[in-house]
Amino acid sequence: MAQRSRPRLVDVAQAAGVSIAAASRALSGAAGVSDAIAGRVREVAAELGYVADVHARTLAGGTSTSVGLLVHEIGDPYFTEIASGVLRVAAQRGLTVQIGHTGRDPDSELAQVRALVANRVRAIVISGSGFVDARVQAPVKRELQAFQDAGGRVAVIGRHHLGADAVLPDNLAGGRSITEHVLSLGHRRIAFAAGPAALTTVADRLAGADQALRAAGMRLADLPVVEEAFTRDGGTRAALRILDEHPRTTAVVALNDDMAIGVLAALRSQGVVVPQQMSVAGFDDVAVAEHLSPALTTVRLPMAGMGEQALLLALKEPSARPRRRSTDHHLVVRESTAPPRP
Amino acid sequence: MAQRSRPRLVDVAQAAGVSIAAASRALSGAAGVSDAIAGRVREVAAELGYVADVHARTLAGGTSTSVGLLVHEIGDPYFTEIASGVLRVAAQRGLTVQIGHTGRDPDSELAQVRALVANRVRAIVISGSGFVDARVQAPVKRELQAFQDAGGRVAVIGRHHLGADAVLPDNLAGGRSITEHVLSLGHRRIAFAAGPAALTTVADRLAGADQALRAAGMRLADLPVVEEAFTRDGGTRAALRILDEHPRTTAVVALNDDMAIGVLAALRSQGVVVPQQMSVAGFDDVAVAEHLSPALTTVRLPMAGMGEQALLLALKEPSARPRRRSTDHHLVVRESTAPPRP
DNA sequence: ATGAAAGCGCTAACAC
DNA sequence: GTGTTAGCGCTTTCAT
Repeated sequence: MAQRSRPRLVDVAQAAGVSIAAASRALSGAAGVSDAIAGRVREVAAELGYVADVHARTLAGGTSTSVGLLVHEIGDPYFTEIASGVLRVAAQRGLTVQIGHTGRDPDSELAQVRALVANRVRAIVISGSGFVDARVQAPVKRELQAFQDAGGRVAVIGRHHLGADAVLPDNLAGGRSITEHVLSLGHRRIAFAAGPAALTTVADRLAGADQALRAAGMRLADLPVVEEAFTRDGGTRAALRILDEHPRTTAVVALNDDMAIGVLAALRSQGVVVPQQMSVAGFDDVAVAEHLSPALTTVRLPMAGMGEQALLLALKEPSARPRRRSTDHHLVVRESTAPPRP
Repeated sequence: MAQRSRPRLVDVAQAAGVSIAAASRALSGAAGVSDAIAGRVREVAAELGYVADVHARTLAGGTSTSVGLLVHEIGDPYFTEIASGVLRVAAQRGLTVQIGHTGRDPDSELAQVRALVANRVRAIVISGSGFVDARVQAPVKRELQAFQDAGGRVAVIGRHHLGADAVLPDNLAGGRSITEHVLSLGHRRIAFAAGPAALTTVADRLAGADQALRAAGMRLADLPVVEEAFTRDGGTRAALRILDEHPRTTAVVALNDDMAIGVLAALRSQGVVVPQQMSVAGFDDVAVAEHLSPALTTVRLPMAGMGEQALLLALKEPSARPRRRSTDHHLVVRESTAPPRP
């Protein structure tokens, strides 16, 4: 096992019979080298299998070629699609992406941000809901501010108040749309399967729901909002509780598709037929929503596009004031919602 | 915009009134510092918001704190779950992970490997099928060999012949199991919705199918194997072709769940009722498989576990000969398969 | 236990 | 156009 180290720039320069400066310029495509030398250097480099050390290059003052992406959990299809968008843009630009889980835990998020900062990434994209309580994310905010002061760039998806460019999913209007839809079908005994109220995403979607309800002369406060984890299992537990505590419910609005999938599973296990005995709606329109049983009525958000937008924003020159890009949303009516039985 | 750069080790050392050597030792937890000094340094560092520069650290000879993960497409649930496992282990070990898309394209794969090598990652995990034709991946193999010779570690998931530690999903036996299941239901006019035959995963799963068929006195060569992209859309196209070219088919075995989802969608659009008029089986048991309409009969592979295993292998001391870890598989019978109608 | 100093491999001034 | 050289911020001998 040779443990022979990789060729360095000196090796290439020597083999090509030029100085390391010339070699460096030739390889980074900078001006100030004759085509003849540039060509030879590149040839020799390819022959030797030379690959420049990113650490040395970055340390020496070259700009960083990597960006960071933080998601709550890559297994959640919502984040998967966002990540896909980010990776696409990064690949186009020849950027490397470092990805980290935050698990919706502020401490873990802080640790991940620190790691990215230590890696001197060019930009950080943070996706996923923040917390309603601003104090919880104060340490992260401070860290991000320092990062930006030192020339780093930050873009967030779906959270506010972080002093950075933001892509804002249409949670409020989406919450209104899906609730209007359920109301228009004739439902009045509606229950919400919600994630933790501390998440801004949950708060925003519920606020939208409240708007729709008020327009119909009702109030969210009078309806059951069952709080569980913002996951498939959380949806299952929420549905079970709704069945148990509010048996006359005719429609469940889940605050994301993942929970809706859990709701569907719970209802099936309890022999409740959707949509005949219970309507179910989701939020996000993840890729599988249309393939579920029954196909899920939901609100479509352009997740992959949000990921692309966010990285694009972060790669742009910073503006004096944080930029905001709001997305649109589309109500997608499929088979899981229907009028209540008389 | 201050552009004020981040505090460096010198700043910490100065503020604590010690040499940078002492500060370095204190922060990296190395031996040779009095507890008093170590404590003070850490305190000051925290106060200043000091975070060591990974590039400088790595360049100076510290070991790299990041690992690379290559997937075909993070949006594919198969890879999503693998990635999830990798991220979990990485987080536990305090490692950063760089992720890249290869898009099942050898050139792009080579570029991604180079990027990871340039980043001096400690280990590279490559997931996803390789190509049956060894020549196609020769350049990547060479690059990986050089990386390993220089002390880097590599682990692959689901491919062979790369001279590295490997986690091998039970594709052959799984292909046999799912085919045996369909045969045992009484199906004889079976069609396969396959990905490109050039992928080893496809080849292995088909080989398993052939074994099962031969045991039943049949041969794969006599059955339709429709080749399309190894994706949801590919599944849709495959199903349409099967309906068109082999209308008497009673069961479709898709070679991964993503294709099976596409098959299900195509059949629904054509008014073919599953499983009454057509049985459908998948492979992988991705998270949503059980929530599909109808719930999918498939072969479960421990994807997240495979991701964990792979990174764990890559983080271990290298062995003289490449290690191999084979996974198990479980036939999961749900609602999408049933006996053919008489 | 502590500090001084020599690099790690590269880029970017700066000379020529 | 080409080469020389001074760092980038850190870890690690090697003295003390």
